[in-house]
Amino acid sequence: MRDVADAAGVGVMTVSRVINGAVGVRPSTAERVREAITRLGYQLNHAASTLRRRNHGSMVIALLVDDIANPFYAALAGAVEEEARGHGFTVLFGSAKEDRLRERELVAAFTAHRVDGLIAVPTDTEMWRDALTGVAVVFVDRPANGLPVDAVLVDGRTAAARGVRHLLEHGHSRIGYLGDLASIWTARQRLQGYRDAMGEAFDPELVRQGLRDAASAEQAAVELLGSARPPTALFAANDLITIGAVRAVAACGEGTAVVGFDDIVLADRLSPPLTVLAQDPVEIGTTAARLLFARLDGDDSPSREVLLPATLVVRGSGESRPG
Amino acid sequence: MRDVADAAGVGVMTVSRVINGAVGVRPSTAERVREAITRLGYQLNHAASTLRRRNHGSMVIALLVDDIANPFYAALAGAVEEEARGHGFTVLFGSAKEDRLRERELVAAFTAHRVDGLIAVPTDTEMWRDALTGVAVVFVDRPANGLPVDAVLVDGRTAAARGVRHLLEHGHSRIGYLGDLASIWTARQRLQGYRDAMGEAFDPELVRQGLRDAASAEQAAVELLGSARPPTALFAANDLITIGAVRAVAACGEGTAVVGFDDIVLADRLSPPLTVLAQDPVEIGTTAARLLFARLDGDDSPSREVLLPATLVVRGSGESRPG
DNA sequence: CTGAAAGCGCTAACAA
DNA sequence: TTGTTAGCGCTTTCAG
Repeated sequence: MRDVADAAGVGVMTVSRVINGAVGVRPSTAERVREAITRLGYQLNHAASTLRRRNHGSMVIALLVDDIANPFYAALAGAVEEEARGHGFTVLFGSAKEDRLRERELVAAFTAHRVDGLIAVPTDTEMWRDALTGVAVVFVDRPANGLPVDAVLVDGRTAAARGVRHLLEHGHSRIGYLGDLASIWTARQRLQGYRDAMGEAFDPELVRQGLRDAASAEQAAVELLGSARPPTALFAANDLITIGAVRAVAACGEGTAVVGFDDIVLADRLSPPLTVLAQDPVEIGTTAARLLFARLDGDDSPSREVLLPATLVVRGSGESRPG
Repeated sequence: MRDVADAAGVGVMTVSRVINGAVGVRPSTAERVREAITRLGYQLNHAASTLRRRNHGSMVIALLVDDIANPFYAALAGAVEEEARGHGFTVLFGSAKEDRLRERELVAAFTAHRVDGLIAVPTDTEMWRDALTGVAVVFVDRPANGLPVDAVLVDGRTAAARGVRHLLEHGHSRIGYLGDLASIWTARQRLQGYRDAMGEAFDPELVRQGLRDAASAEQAAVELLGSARPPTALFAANDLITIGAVRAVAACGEGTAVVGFDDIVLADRLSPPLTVLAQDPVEIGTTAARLLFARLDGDDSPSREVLLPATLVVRGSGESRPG
């Protein structure tokens, strides 16, 4: 910056002003400075400007998801990036992979980098109590749990109940449930929805939890379908589990009805086409980012909770009758 | 930091040493400092330490892809993150969306943040000539084009030719080609592979390019299938295009063979199961990150180009005969 | 083993 | 409209 100032025959302050959208700099001077900048290939040092700035704002937000490789979170990340871009922010990301230590490390790294905001799928809500100083936080997919934090949630309980009822209405009474770890809030919500809908017919024998990927879901489904009194329908509580369930049904449960949570690419081209409860990751991400930037723009109203729906998309796999 | 030092009754320098993996600090002193750190909830300011450090290393790398929402890039991002984590680095990301201006802005933002390294799917190779100072760069999916930069590529030409030959071997001679923008290197490579395999039988009437999403690909495929002399097989040059092709074939091209570039989730459960040329995004990402960190660790050998294969996965849609 | 002083590149506050 | 001075929070250097 010193070099640029010398080259343009001005003081560093003038250069700084030009870089930061010059107000009160004579156009001719500004032009000279800009010329020197390009000629010398000068690049602002963001770390230094952040350091001295009043609010220490880094113009960076962080996105903490369970796993960026999951298409659901990837779509969410795309939406967040788009919103951030509109505000001139850059985005850091990290995948906690449902590992509390890893989550802690990522949050520590993000705060060390002095991100202005944080959009997170929290695992360890307790930990967050300490992380809430000086940074705006919006939770996604898990509730604030008493913390003064905005949250964007999907009504998985209602949606799951809706999906299970859909199966009941098509004559099924033995409906298997395939779910993720019970430690995950969304997983508990969806299981609760399943119980709501099953009512008296609820049978713990038909419930399999702790399924973290398609392979383990497939195995659990195969076991369920191979049992003495197999279910005539399966409810799969997320996208990965749905993939496993579809494979299992194809392998050894011909005719078994399936309803999955989360939409899947080409779900309409499977046979039978897959009936799902579709969440909208783009809407979730956009909403979360908007809440975050509202906070960064000074909104200090009490923390809000936005509840988004998941919609039943009827395609075929959930409408076959038992037998 | 001052506060921590006072609280522990030591100088700031000692605190700094403790934070940076204390060498030469008495254990008892270190313990006292650590206690003060947790008690005061102190968090290192990364911007400040970066500023004063010898190499100005920020311990951040950036990942610039076409679109993070695309599962292919999402998987790649996951692999890059994993590798970065092993080295204690955090990852910034951005999607250029095949927009040169946007790419330029993102690179400017990344360099302003003084990232130590950059993994990028470059659009505007020229622009990169200027961006190469002080930051290690690895290209993915597009060649270095004379620039002194490592690149991780997939041999799309050979793979595409292999896929098209597969169709030829199953009796097809009129094979439609559905591709992305001709401005994209991988798209040109794949088209070239198609031409290689078609040889004399190449017919420009059967080629559709510039397809940027599943919808436009579907439309192009429908047109092709509805023409006077429709193709009996389609070669779809990426995942999004394959999705469109599958839809079009289902809608109005029953029996048309399909080979797609890129694997798709549950491709094996489509009817017919989808034959594809599968790239491995995780391997691509891991390889790129390893190259980058090798550079950051001081490797200054001449720039390398790693060529990865795409493998033909035979499942059914590419083996139906014309009829 | 520990601390004091200097200064990284920039912007806030003021002075000219 | 422009320049000068101070100092952001940390690490380097060097002295104890």
